[in-house]
Formats: sequence, structure tokens, C-alpha cells
Amino acid sequence: MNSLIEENYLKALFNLSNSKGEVNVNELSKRLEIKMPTVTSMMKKLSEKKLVLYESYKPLRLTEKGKKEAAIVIRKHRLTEMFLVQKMGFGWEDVHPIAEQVEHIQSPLFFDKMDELLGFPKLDPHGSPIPDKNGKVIWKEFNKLSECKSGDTIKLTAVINTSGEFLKFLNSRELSLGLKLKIKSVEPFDKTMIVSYGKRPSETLSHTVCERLLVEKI
Amino acid sequence: MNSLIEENYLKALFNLSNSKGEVNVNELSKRLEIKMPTVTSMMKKLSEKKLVLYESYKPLRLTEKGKKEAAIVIRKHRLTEMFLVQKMGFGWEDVHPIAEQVEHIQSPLFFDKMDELLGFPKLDPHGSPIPDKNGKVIWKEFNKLSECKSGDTIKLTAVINTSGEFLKFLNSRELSLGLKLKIKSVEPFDKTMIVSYGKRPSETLSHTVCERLLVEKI
DNA sequence: GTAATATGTTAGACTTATCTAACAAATTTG
DNA sequence: CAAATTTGTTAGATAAGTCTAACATATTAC
Repeated sequence: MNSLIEENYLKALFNLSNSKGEVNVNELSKRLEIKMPTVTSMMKKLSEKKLVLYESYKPLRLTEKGKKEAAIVIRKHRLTEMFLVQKMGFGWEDVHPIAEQVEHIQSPLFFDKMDELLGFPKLDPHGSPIPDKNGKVIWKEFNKLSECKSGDTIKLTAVINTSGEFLKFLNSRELSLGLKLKIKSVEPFDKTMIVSYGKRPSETLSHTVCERLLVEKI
Repeated sequence: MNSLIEENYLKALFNLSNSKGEVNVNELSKRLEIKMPTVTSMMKKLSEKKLVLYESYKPLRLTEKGKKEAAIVIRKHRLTEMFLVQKMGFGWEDVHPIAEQVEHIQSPLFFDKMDELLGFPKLDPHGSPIPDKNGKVIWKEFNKLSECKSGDTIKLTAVINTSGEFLKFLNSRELSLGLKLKIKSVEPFDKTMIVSYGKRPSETLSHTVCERLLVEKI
């Protein structure tokens, strides 16, 4: 059994690995807001437990066991977020800090019940995939909105940043997952996009925003 | 903010106080399965925080602040139990260990949502009162079944012991809260009761069981 | 009312997870 | 490629919560 703190290291490592495969001590330290020497010593501990491959001055990698245990925590996090939104009436901007705590509950049955009541969802409220019970994650190939071209019609499928700030911004523009958007034009200078969707014929989205929105081409 | 561990001490102290008003270090030590010296030092710490009245060699008492903070934790525990039973399909024998973890979640909104979805229940699935948001508890005057007499007709209103063992025993006899029972006879030698209820014309309940069942006279 | 027992405290050690300061290796830069 | 910068490690300190061993006080029993 891993401690709550070990679970947080595994989770951070897993999330950082998804983009890079390998992770620096420094990156992990920044993500967790924990100083590097502390991270180093935890890496040694997790290495002892066969959860992390650690060698001095080398990048960090999760073992298969480590990946699986991290994915289970992430599964619990995302099921919780979905449950909070679907069954308890929370907005998607409010669920992260609660899920951050609930994910550490030790009771497979509790999360199985959530899963069942939700009808075995594949995605969480932010469009992130929910790992299965064995820790397997099915990653869909996503495009960033920022990489699309003028004239494209796309569907909003996920958000990258799940901070309350960003999600409240999306709420204020009535941008929600599943929404269909048309790209009317892209400003070459600052990559700002003019898009239309729903009842909004013309909305301006900064590059910063477009980089955080994942879409499917239609 | 109190740590998870401090919350457990407060809760245990509150639960033990309900019967006695005062609690020994020794009793608390046994309840928590934590050695006495550790309990002593935690009492000093909680005394610093104005949650407990502690003097060497004297019995322990919660301050008003301590009572309130303990009651809030117990509120979260009992709301969780109710939610697990009513909204997630758990049996009353399975909810305790999960609630024991969920009670430490820091998010008043999370528990307010539960409360609302449950319709602001006053009792948990075991018949224990749910403290209100201010930590006020309304204690009903209960009788133990073991104190009733032959011929009495009573309604099962609460259980004292919430161990899985005991609750599974009650399940096996179809004994649930709200059930009406008639006491047919009481064996003077060992205080065993013969009762009838539902479709069961004659069931034998040991004194041990009868002491753990709280009832209302009809 | 003293002896025996039960209860409670003090002192000091251990574990986990954190930190800072100092040093070491790797990477980047001119 | 050598200097400067960034990244990583080691050593030692700190805090929370636990323990055991030894000692102190209270309570119970005779």
C-alpha cells in the first residue's frame, strides 16, 4: 500500500510522463511544489518499491507497476470528478480540489459503485480518459484548436488546463465539451482566432486559450 | 485547521464523552488503539489549541470549540454513511470504513450537497443523529431493547454497535430500523428475549444483542 | 493505612516527509 | 573548451506522530 504522499508523486510523474516519457527531478519538484532534495529522496524510496526507475543524474521513469498504480489513482480522480458533476450537481470548474482528496480513498468498491452509477464513462468532465481498473488508458489523438486552420469546423472534446480560472472563462463564453465551432479567421500576427458557435456568430479566442482546447475535426 | 489525526482524537473523545461527560486517557488510548504516552502528548497539543481541557492526572474534557469541531467531523461521517446507503446502494454493514475516510474531506460544499440530495436527514442509517452545521446534536431519549419487558411492543430505532459482524447478523434475521417488534417473553436466567416481528412469529435474541438495539415504546 | 494494582507522565528513540546549505555533475553559452 | 548556469545530490535539521522503558500518582483491596 502506498501512502497518500507516494500516490501524489506517482500521479505527478504519470501526468508529466504522458507528454515526455521521461521526467526530470526538477520538473517533478516544480509540479509538486516540493524542493528537489525531497524529491530525490522520495525517488530513492519509490525505486526501492519498484515503482520508479531511478539512477543518479538520469531522468526518472515509472516502472510498469508504477504506471499501473498511478493510473489507478488517476482513475479514482476522474471517476470522482464525473460523479461530482453528473450525480451531485457540481460545475466542472469546482470538482478538481474535491477529487484531489477523494482519489486517495481506499475502497475499490466505492469507485466501482461510482463507475456503475455513471454507466462506465470513458471520459471525465474535462474530456480526459478514465483509466480502466487495470490501469490501462486509451488515448485518443487530439488536436489543439490552435493548430487548426481558418475554415475548419471542429468539435470541442477536451480541455488541457483544468484550473477554475480557465474553466470559468469557458463558462462565461458558453464553451462546453461537445460544442461545434467554425473557425472564421486566424490573425497571423498573434494567432488569435475568430470563431462562431451556438448562438454566438463571432467570438475572439486568444492563442493562449486555443492552445488549451483540444478538438476533433469534423 | 486540524490534521486528520487530530480529528480522530476529537471524534473519539466526543463519542466517549456522550455516555460519560468525562474521559480517561486510558479509555481514549484503548478506543484509538494508541499507547497512553502518545495520547497524553496529543492532549497537551489539543489543549494548546483550546480544543481540550487537560490537567495532569485529571479526566479529559472537550471545550465548546472542541465539541463543535468534533461534531462537524461526525456530521460528515454520518452524512456520508447516509449518502452511501441511500444514493449509492451500499448496505448499512459496509459504509463505516468508507465514511471513516470520507469524513476528513475538506469541502463544506461537498457535504452540503450530500445533505441537500438526501433531503436534510436527521438520522444516519444506524439511527444515530446527524449533527447540524453548527455542531448541534439532538439526542433522542432511547431505551435499550434489553430494558424492555415481556409484552411490550416497540419499534427498532437505532443500533449501538455498528460493526459489520453485528449488522450482518441483523440482516440475517431481517431486523432493520423502523421494524415493529412484540416481546413474547424474557428468560430470567440469561435475559434472552423471544420476540415476534414481520413474518417471523418467534425469534430468539440474546441479551448481548438486545443491549445493542435501541427502541421506542409504542 | 499500607501494599498491590491501575492509570498517567516523562524521557528518549524512531519514521516519514519536509526543509536549507553546501557541494557535485551536467548543460549551456560565449 | 572553459566559464557560467542549471540541475541534482548529500548531509544535517525540523516537525508530527508514534513507540518503549522508567518513573510517578491514584485507586483498590485487604
